Amino acid sequence: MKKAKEILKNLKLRPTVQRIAITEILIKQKEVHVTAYLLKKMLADKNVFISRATIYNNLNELSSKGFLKKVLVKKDKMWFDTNLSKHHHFYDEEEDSLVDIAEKEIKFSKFPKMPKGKGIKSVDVLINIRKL
Amino acid sequence: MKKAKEILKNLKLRPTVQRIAITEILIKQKEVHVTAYLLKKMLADKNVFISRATIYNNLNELSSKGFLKKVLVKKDKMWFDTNLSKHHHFYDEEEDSLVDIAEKEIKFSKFPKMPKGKGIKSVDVLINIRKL
DNA sequence: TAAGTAATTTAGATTCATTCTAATGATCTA
DNA sequence: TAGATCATTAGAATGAATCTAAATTACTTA
Repeated sequence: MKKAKEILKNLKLRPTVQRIAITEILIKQKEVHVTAYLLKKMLADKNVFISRATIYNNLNELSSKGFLKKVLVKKDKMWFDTNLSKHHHFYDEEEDSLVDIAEKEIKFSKFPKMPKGKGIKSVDVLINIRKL
Repeated sequence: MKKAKEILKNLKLRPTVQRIAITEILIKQKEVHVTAYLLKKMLADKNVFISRATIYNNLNELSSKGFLKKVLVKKDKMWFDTNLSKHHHFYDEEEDSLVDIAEKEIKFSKFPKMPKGKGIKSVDVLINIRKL
């Protein structure tokens, strides 16, 4: 497992105290799905207090540098996902929780023609689930 | 084509002036994608001025009664779609425009196992597109 | 190691879509 | 037509996300 500092160096981001703390939380587990609020809370639980703006700045920066992926499942808030490989999601609205689906778990046998002059940027499959 | 009043009657919604105006705009074309803001503007262009709250109330009401479908493609605003059949979407961020994809245009040859105790509520495929 | 400069963090203000409030007005039922 | 219920409204409130501008920190180079 890469160390936070090393990751930041590779991303050409200065390893500030705040960035290291954020990155450490994100690499602790294999798959992490956080919202800005959740991340702030996780940090606060470890007695690390980082301002809202910094949380957002860094989540956005880490996303644009390709270390996180933005996942939109509900209008209310943006999720950030540490799983960088192409993949899809289950979203459980009752539990407000997100679960990854590996890309190879979904295959298309039929796929629509693109509108004229347009190409694919990305394909997101969202499977909304609920208690049986 | 059904008349607005008739539709509202079927949905058990009182045919107020505002609801009729909104419904009429929505049934004029086969496929309509609107945001609250867009709808308000379309009405204003016809010299029909309806308050923001009423626009939202009705879009939400028509959605919960199954006459519209909410489509979330970007965090900034909710879209409402008059295409009620199950279907998917192309979203062109550069043009901020939405295009329907008939359900039969997409078929899965592999589909993931549900998490334990969960069932499918809906499946949304969003194909983000861009200029070639 | 010090100094300058460029990036980062921050609290608080701001924005924007959406919802809420509670007062007024319209529609319905008997 | 009366009373009850439902709808509409302006404006306030909410909440996620961004912006601002001042203070701090990290980097570079001498």
